[in-house]
Amino acid sequence: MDDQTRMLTGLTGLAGLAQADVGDPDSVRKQQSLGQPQQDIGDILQQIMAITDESLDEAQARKHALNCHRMKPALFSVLCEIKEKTVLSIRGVQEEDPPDPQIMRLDNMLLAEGVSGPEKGGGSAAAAAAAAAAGGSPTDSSIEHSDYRAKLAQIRQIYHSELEKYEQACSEFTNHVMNLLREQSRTRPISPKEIERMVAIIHRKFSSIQMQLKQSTCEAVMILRSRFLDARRKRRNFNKQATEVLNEYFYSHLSNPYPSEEAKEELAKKCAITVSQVSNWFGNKRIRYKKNIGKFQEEANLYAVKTAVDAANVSAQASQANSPATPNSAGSPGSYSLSHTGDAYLSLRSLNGEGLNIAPSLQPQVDTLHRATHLTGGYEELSGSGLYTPHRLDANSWQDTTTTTPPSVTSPPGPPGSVHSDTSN
DNA sequence: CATCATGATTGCGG
DNA sequence: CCGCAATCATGATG
Repeated sequence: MDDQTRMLTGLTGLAGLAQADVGDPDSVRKQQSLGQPQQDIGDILQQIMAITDESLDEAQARKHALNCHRMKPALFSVLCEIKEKTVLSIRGVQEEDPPDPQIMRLDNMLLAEGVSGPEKGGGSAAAAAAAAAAGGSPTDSSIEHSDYRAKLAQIRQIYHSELEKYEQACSEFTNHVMNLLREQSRTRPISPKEIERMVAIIHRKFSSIQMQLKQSTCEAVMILRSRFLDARRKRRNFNKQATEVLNEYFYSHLSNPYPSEEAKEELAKKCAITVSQVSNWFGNKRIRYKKNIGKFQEEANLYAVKTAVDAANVSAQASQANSPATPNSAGSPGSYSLSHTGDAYLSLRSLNGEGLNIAPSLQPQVDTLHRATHLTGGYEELSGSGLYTPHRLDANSWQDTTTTTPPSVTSPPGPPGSVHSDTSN
């Protein structure tokens, strides 16, 4: 460090030579032996102090005289040698900096986050990379992504502009220092190694600044991520139509509410949500339905009626056969289903892929149709006789793991035991 | 503001 | 990897 400051202060003027020489007792001795009068250190110091009082011209003249001395080159080389030795010894102490693991970590993260990666090429690419890094699985919540992407782009822009600024400043400063040192090397001994070392020091300084920049960028990205990509924080209820579709599927496949991958994709497309969201929904629905069937009875009836009516209509239309269009002339449920028949029909059709692969979904439909015929006939009968007990209808063993569904205690108000004649039937 | 509804996450077992 | 069960965190509601 001392070396450094000396160099830098030396830059200020012509005193550099004298200063450097004084700093090195060896050189003093040599200079003395060069034929200068026998002077002690005090005298030399006196001279040096006097230099400050000299005019510029005088100083220049002295400098020139020194430069022209015939021994000057030899002297310089000796001094350089000596300095090199000391520089090397100092250098040995603070050796090369290892590839800082911290900065490696930051770099990797920024790269993974799409901040430092390929430039603005395509925001989508970077965002995709970020999403992939975030979820590990291709979970894409496309709705909030635009917001996230915008913020990320903002961060990236700031990061890059700052980085560029630093880099520019760094090279500028390096150039400046190198020029000065080169300039000085004419008047005082500076070995190339010394310059190299100075440059290294400068770069270290700047890279530590860069690390701060990277650090804070990483923090910003983390905050952004936690705020935007943590779906739990940004939970939105699905829209009415989506839950409608999902419920329809669920209750019309109540005997086996496990949609296949294709079915999930279909539902996802229909509901404008992701496949994993569909999976989540069915997972939640199954567990919650099983936990408290009573609570879902009304809903079940509702959708059973709807799908049943739809199924009836479909079958009536598909094979323009017979059966005087299932009478939805019932009470309140009937009227409800009537009002919804239209879109429910549509959704059912597209759900089945325009009725192409009816085969797998035929059975459940028959089930619901079967039930619904009873339903539409006499709705209130259900509560009494327990005709409509969706579970255990056929081989639907999906809900009898260990549950022993908490009996009528939790069921809604009404005739305590009789409302839904639980699992018993 | 308390409470319920609901989508998402986590830990576990197969 | 999938489903289940428990749990979390937020939205909606009164």
